[in-house]
Amino acid sequence: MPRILTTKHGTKKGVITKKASRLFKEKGFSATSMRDLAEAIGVEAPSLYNHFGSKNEILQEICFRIANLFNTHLNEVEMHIQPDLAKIETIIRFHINMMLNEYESVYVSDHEWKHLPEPYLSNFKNQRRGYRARLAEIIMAGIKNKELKKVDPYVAVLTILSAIGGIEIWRLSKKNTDAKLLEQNMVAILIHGLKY
Amino acid sequence: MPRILTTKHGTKKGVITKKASRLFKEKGFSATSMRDLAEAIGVEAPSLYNHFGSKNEILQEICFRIANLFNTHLNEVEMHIQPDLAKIETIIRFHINMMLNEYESVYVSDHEWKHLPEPYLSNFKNQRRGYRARLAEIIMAGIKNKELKKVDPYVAVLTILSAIGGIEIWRLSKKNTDAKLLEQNMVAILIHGLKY
DNA sequence: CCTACCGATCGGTAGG
DNA sequence: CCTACCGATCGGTAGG
Repeated sequence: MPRILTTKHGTKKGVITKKASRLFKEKGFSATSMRDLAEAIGVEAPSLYNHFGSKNEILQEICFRIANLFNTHLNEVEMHIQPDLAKIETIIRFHINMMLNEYESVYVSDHEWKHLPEPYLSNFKNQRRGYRARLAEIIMAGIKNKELKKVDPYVAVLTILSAIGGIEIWRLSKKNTDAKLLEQNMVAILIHGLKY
Repeated sequence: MPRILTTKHGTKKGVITKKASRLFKEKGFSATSMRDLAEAIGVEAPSLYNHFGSKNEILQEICFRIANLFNTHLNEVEMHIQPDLAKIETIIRFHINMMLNEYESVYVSDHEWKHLPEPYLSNFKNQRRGYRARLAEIIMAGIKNKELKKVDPYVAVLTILSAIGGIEIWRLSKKNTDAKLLEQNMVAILIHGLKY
């Protein structure tokens, strides 16, 4: 049974990547040592090498797992026939929910990918560029339809992705801003900002 | 005798912080060694300690200089009597232009501040929280005036700041998206997204 | 899973 | 500004 996209947190690899996501997000990839990670899990550092060949390999698993989730979702959106504005809204809501449900991994994928070694770095950047180009295509189509106002599609993609990428999950409890309210408000601002 | 040392462009400290901003942005603070920085400047690593007491001190200079520029600008905006929507637009344009003109330093201030040592870390976080609270105040006032649509002010601040913070300056030349177009389009999306 | 350990590199200091 | 150098810590390996 193929399980490529999901990491089961029950497996040892899953435990490691989950702890690594938290540490990489909090301290950054470079400032997190394998000893830090081992201590957080409760083993000695060399034991980690029974599950991953290197520190970089852990980062790869995190970044490409998240990239695959986004790509898979976009495939589904493109398959389903619907107005372009509805596609954009679906994508925006998916991104927001990824931030809410997989915060640490998405954060690492967004901020620490530059530490990937070649050839994974180029692969990741290509996937990222491709993903954004596909979003820009949808926005261009929406502009032609007059569903969206005339803006540079690249600027629109950048605005959407970075606005959502800046969500700081830890503030939710502090400010009593609950998840649904955040989603509703951010969708409102972005969709109203874009629509004709 | 090195002629670069005292040019009109700035002091040696200025040369160091500028090179450090580029390296910290490209490789991250932790992955940049004092030897990397020294080599980029053309000196040996120990020479840097004639100008800064530690690697962290260089990060402090970058982060607090940027924080001061934003705080100073916000003071001016608050002083000047004008509609709340106009205040927000002025602030948005200032943030965009900071990204365009001081990209590397702003990027470092946005992404690498977590590596500041105490007590500077707490100081920085307090300034940041205070700055955002003041933006939220303006937005709340604008909502009361019916200049802005009713959204959670904190979500609005987050959306504005992270959208702008995600600007990737290097794409401008690649995509032939010039600076004025980017500014105009991003302001359009955000202001239309917010206004009543 | 562990202990023992390696070479490389780090931030920083001494001294001139 | 430099050379010489230090103790700490790093990612990773050997071997059981």
